[in-house]
Amino acid sequence: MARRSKHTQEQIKELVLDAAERIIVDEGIEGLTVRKIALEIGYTVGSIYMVFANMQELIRQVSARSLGHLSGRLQSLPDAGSTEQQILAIALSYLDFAIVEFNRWRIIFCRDLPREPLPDWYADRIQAIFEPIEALFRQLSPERPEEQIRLAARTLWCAVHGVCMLSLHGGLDCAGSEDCKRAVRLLVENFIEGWKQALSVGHAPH
Amino acid sequence: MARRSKHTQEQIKELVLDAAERIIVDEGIEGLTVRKIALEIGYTVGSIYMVFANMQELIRQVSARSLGHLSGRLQSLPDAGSTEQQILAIALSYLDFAIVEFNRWRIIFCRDLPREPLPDWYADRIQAIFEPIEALFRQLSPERPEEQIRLAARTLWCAVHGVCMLSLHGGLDCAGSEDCKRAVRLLVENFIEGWKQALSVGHAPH
DNA sequence: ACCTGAACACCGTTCAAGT
DNA sequence: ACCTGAACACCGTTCAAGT
Repeated sequence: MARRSKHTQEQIKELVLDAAERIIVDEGIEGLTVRKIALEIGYTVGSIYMVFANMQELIRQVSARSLGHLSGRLQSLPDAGSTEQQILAIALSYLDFAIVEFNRWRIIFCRDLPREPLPDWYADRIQAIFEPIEALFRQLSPERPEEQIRLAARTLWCAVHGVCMLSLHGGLDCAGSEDCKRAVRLLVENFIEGWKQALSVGHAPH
Repeated sequence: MARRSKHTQEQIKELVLDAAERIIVDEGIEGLTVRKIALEIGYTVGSIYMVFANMQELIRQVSARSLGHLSGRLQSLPDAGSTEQQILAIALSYLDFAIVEFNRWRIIFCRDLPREPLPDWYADRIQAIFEPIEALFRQLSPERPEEQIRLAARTLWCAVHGVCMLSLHGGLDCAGSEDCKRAVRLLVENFIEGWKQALSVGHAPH
């Protein structure tokens, strides 16, 4: 076990984050306590408050790591196939992350008091996930105003998130991940079809 | 303040639920504690455990009330207009509930350990909300197999839920409830348009 | 300067003791 | 039989005291 002055503040920070991440992944956010982290890294609770202002900030840092995992996975997709297929691939990849990395995925959007907004640096990182989807929507219909493209990309992404969320929480009462995939596929295909249709008919959605 | 034996068990149950509901609506689920309820109704914590097994069950009962409010609101919609308009009206009404009754809406889907399923009687009540939407989808395309209709209705509902959730949590970074409404409208219109389109082209979504 | 560990103000839950 | 309230095992957070 670690002894005093054996680590720099920065190293302790890393130890704490590693331990916290492990606990969250293995036991879920509900299983995370300061005392458990302290025990795991061989320091006492006080030391943790030397490097983190509070539990909320600590969790936010672990969330940022999860967000990194998610971003990486979404960006490493092969951009083969039609624009529609690429959007679908991102959505299915998002669902896969939510299933395989369930406890990591769950903490990404969590906050303490839901009314108080996420910190800017963190909100920006979430927004960054939208960008590839926005780009694909732009590719899908370059003549549409930027504002509509933005709204469409974000709306679809929120919708996919909702299907993942309620699916995993049993709201869809689906019999496994296959049903969830079918739901995501149906959502993306219908939404894009409708989006293209509204375009060809020549009226913008009001 | 209440004195001993002044109330039946059933009356105490009602007092507890009323107080808990008030606290949740005013302060959010985070502000709810047994001690606060006890203080409010003039009994001690022990009395609350006479009528409820634990906090989780108590919250579930308040959630059931919220679910009742939501169901009532969704069912009291005038069934005027086209099938498409009726589906949209339900979605917008759902969003309105999420905004106006934010703290009530939030607790409906909450659970302690997210892996353990909701009790059957409660899950059934949630499922019941799907039914009107399923009926409208059936009306929209009576020739489609029941299984597809079920999936479509549930998928769209989860998607609407996702837009509401991330909107209210700032994920859409929208500038108010008007943007949320636009997102829900866009989602529902595009999804239905795509759904009808896939039908007319004559291929079922895979 | 770094780190400890006891203390503080909270939780939910239980249960012997009173009426 | 109903209800109390002290006790228990936890939380996150702080900070005087040690090295």
